[in-house]
Amino acid sequence: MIIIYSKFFSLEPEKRERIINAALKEFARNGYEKASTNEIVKEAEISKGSLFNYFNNKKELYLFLLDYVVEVIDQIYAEVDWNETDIFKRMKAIGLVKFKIYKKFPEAFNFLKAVAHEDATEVKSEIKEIGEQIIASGFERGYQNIDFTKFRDDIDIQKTINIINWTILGFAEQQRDEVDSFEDVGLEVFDEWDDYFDIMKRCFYKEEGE
Amino acid sequence: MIIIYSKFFSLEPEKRERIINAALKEFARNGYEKASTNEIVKEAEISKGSLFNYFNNKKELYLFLLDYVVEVIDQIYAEVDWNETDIFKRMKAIGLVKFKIYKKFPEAFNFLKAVAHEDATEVKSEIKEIGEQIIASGFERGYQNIDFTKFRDDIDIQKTINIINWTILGFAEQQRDEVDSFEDVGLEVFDEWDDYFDIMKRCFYKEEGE
DNA sequence: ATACCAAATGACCAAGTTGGTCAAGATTAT
DNA sequence: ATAATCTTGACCAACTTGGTCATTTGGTAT
Repeated sequence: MIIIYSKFFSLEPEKRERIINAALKEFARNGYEKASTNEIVKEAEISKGSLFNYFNNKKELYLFLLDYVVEVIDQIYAEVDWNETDIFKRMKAIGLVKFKIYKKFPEAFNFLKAVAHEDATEVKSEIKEIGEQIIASGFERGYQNIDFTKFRDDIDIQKTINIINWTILGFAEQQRDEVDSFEDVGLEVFDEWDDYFDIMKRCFYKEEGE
Repeated sequence: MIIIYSKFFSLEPEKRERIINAALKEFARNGYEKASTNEIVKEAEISKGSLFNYFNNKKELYLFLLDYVVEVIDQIYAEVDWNETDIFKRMKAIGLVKFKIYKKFPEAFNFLKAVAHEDATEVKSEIKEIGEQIIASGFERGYQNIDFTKFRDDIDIQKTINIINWTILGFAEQQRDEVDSFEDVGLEVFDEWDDYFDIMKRCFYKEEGE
């Protein structure tokens, strides 16, 4: 990929990321067809000519972004300790990783969500090979090694996991606004996560857990 | 309102709702500015001339929809029994009401969500007077008369309520796809709700509740 | 200073879409 | 048959679209 887009990758990283984020944002918000290259260059603060110098056309830019985002996410996800057996510790690790990605590419996940719903004929066939599994691999990515025996016996585990997921999702969305408001937000954001995990651990685990 | 839009309200109800739903959909998906009146008339299967006969211009149509949707939702919400003190029974009642609205105007809530994020200068000032409270009044609409003493003493009630809300929200979204797939779906959809409510009741309430 | 070159620019293009109009045709009521 | 009302879609000027390319820019080597 780097070889193909050598012109683009020899840019200063700051400029490169400005372009990536501008394009991700526009495609995420408007879908492939309605996304405007004019808007992208305006947001990225580069000229129209430059964009079409780095990428031959809109389609190429779009498919590059898809490849790139999947690669970046894969790469950072590899850092998670998949041997941790406690679901809440695992979830917190995943949350941290997602936060890292979000800080660098705020629209990456929205872009992927939009890709999953995309139906522009010009890119639909190319998208398919990526597969919905990878796209949806936010939280669903394997519960391998999770110790489910910690859960109470009188509740459905799959449904309980759904509750946990929806809670994380909902809380993350609520926090996003706050994160966006402040310039440089550190990991203190995660303190409140523990409150929610504590509640759920206390309620969903057998008494005297771990 | 009915007086102002008399031309529109003297249409056959079926046609009227077709237009409303087409417009809600287009505005919900694209926001005020990018929404296309051409798309609306195509989806509603009426002519361009008719639309601009019922409404003088795009802005008038948009503001009408906002008024109308708020009114419809208010009206149906009035049916809820606000004396019920059990939070899960209350939530189920609200869920039923929302389901009713959804069946008639599938894009109504998405439209309101889009309105809340709208920032087109042409309509922004007119929106403000509606106020975000009304817009966000999905589940947040008052926990009056709810008996919070049923909850365990060792968990934060506000956060627990958030968990309940996010669960309902997440489950509703998951179900929406299924609902859309079948032509006429009855209330059997709500059976699975009880499973989730049972889990949460068992976990969040004091033991031996009611 | 000069010559050179890659990178960046934005005016420009044809093609298409926009919100909105209105004369002409279709329907209904009298 | 006449009048009154609805509905239609071709049409409009204004604007946006993805993409091009002659020109300018800024840096480097001489």
